[in-house]
Amino acid sequence: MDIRQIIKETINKSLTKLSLRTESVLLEHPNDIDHGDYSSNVAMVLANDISENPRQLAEKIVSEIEKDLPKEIEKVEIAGPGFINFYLSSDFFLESLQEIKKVGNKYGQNETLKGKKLIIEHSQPNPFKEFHIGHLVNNIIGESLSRVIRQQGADLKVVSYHGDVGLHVAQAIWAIVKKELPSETVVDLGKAYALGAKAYANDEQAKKEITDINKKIYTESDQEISKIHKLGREISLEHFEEIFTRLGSKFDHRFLESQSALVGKKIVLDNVGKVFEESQGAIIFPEAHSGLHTRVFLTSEGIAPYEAKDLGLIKLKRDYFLFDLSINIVDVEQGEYFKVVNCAAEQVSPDLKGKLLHIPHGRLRLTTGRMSSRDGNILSGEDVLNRLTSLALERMQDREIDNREEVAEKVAIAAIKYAVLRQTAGKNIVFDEDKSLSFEGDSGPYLQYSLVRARAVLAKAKKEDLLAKLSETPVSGVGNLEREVYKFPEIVLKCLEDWSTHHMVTYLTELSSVFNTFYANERIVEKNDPDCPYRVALTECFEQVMVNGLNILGIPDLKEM
RNA sequence: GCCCUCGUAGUUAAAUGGAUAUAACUGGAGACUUCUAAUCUCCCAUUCUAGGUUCGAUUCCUAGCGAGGGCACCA
Repeated sequence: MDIRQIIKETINKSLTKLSLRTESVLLEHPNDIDHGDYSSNVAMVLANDISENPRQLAEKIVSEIEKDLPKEIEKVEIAGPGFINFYLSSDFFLESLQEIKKVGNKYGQNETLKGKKLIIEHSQPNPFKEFHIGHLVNNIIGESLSRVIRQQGADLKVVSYHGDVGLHVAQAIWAIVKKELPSETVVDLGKAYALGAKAYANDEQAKKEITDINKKIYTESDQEISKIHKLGREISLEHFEEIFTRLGSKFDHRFLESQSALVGKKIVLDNVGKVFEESQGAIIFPEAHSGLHTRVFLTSEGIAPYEAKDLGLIKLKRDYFLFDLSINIVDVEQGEYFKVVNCAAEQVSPDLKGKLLHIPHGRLRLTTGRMSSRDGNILSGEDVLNRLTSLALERMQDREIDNREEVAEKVAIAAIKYAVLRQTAGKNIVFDEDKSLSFEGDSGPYLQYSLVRARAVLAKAKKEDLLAKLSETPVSGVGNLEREVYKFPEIVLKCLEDWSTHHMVTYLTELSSVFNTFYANERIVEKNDPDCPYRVALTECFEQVMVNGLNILGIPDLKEM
């Protein structure tokens, strides 16, 4: 049984004997490991209710607990203002290590979401535009969250969404047609878009022509334009696929705006007078219907803007997979926008209530200033990856490594993923290129390096024929590493509760640090030491937890370094 | 103007209302004939301001200050 459950029941049993009870027993890991493995504040909470001294009440509770101590608990102590601290027994630690060895890759999995259908959308780069660093952030967060959701037994579909129609496409095509620019590669398309966007902003004539092209794209009424459109889309999507592969992302399905636009337009038209209203030639979702702000769902030109497309997308998703929950990873700048769209969607289909979840991610800001696709100061996702990779290569110069290119790439991906995932999802990320390139301290490469170290030890043990064994607690006693590894399944749950995997980053960093101290203080592989087989087994458990944890973060595993 | 986020060492981050606020980077002092030091050990340093709720507040409430974002045919 789960250790948290055991402790909670132990507390509840002693409360019952004292004719006390509380709705929920709170358990936490004390910050200071000297304060035990778990700590409860029940005495302090209840003391207040029955106006008794918290420490005295704690003593009563503890004396009841001590009459029937489960084998998993070594001792119970009272500390500070009335905390009850639980120290786990060596029996428990031994069993928890055996459990890790037994369950292996499945350690940390649970059934919290069993039988639930979830769909998650992330990574929304638009054809004809660059895959920029914001898409990178979105992908990293979405991918990691997908993996956590899978760990909880959900039936999950992962999908992407791409703006293959819209003004930006018209701007690019305008430049290709009018300025006779090439359109063979993603770089060509990016240049065409930049030129078209500039012309749209500064040149009235060009603006008219672009608006005209935009209509032709939607109606597919011009063969030449449709041809450029389809070809450009193909080039872009293939290119995105390469980046996703590089990042370790796979999708079950891809949605396009050209599909959602038609569906969305119909939904809007079908609901005029009910959900939507006509106003100045456009169709709007008025402020009064949401309490938020008015938004245009169909332009006076009859074109479906983002609002209608997103409405259509929700229907497409539901037709594709009848979800219990639809999760959308979006830029924090669109947070307010999506509140309005969700509200409209729920008014169109009331059964969607509570089934649409938008998780905003922070904006990645360069220390040099704001990033935009319209001015020159863009940093593409590939630029970042390539620069990180070449720096990793530099750092590896003095080492003897096979396939160094491949390792450098994995180290680079670990560095950026760690930087993005380390903070609470939703907070802006300050991206200092130099620091992210430094690989110092808390970082993805630090995690990878710790794992590589553990494997080097295990390889040596194997070579010397020293087999792992977990039959009894070592004479030297239980250390901090045992007190850390068993927490992994709790962390997985916590990530789901908060829809954020930064807890895993914090945990793996702490775990690695504890392992590195263990590594520095103890000689793990030592022939004549009776504890050696145990330490080898413990190292194997560390390896297993790191592998499972890095997998959740989507940080690549280095088999050798 | 209205609405939404956010404000933690010099810097970047962590902390279901709990104990002496946790790490990393920077700065200072140490540790490699060893399972390769991308490591480890020690030191210095932090909750925007003013009230309130609470046994207890970085966390909740109110006001202020500061940063970012959103608010009709762009995405």
